[in-house]
Amino acid sequence: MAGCPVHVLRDKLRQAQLRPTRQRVALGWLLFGRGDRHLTAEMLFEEAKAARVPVSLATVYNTLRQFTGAGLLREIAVEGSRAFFDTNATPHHHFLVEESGALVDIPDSDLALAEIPSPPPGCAIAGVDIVVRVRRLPQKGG
Amino acid sequence: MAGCPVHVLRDKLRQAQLRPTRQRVALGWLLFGRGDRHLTAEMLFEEAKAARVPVSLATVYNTLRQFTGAGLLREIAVEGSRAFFDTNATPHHHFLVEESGALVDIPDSDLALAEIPSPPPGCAIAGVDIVVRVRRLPQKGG
DNA sequence: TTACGTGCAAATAATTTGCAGTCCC
DNA sequence: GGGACTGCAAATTATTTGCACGTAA
Repeated sequence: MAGCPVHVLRDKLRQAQLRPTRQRVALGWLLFGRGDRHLTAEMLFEEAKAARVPVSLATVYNTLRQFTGAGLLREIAVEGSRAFFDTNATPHHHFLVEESGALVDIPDSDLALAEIPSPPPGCAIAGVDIVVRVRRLPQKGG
Repeated sequence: MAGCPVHVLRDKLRQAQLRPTRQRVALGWLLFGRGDRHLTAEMLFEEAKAARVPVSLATVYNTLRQFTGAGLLREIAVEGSRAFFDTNATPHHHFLVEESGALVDIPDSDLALAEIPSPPPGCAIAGVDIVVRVRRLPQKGG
């Protein structure tokens, strides 16, 4: 956790034009203090409760949306109704483990498009999202 | 519509182990009678109403899920909470027009991965979903 | 001080489910 | 005729919003 002291977090929020309130700092610490993560609102809320951070689910939702708007997080669309947020906001792609619904980053070097498609007329490409669905192989030997 | 007469639809449903009921045939006709389409449950429900097909929204949802389970449709995850269904169930990818939320097929020849990433340990690749987000260019000359 | 942020619970939106009646085989 | 299918409305799940109070600047 030494890599993300509170004052760095506060600066980060400041630069994003977000007041570094107790709740935002606490949620930011949970989000950014442990490397790249993929979380739903519910998951973050549970972590906050486990960490004895007093915060409401509504504030978790609001905070995630504010962080996303500020470019601190990236929202990822996957099958299912829940929204995932990625603490790595830079462009990259994901594995989706079908059984568990877990997301795993794909190292950028492992993936590239051979050919960029021509966009429909009157449109420009804004970004590319790739999800590689993977399935657990049956374990041998139990 | 000549390309999808009702008896072909009935056979299709039969092969999928689904009874060709009035509602399923009618919804299948709307879905498959007009080429490749990308629809939400709500959109299909509206089309059914416009076509004077007596069907409830719940049945539209159930039918879409049954068709998807049978491999007749493919569910597509995009940003936002609504589920899209693609009448082209074969593997292919999509443009997502950000302003309208519309989906457009990408010709398969226009897109290829230069390198398939190694799956996480204990996993096998089940499929790849690519969404190319595009933005409307400002129109000139009004 | 003062506007922004937060908590709570009710409101929404999308989707699913239970049950009684209908229809295909 | 029997079991699968449908319709309706209520239930669920995920998320947003309104309002009164708290708090950072």
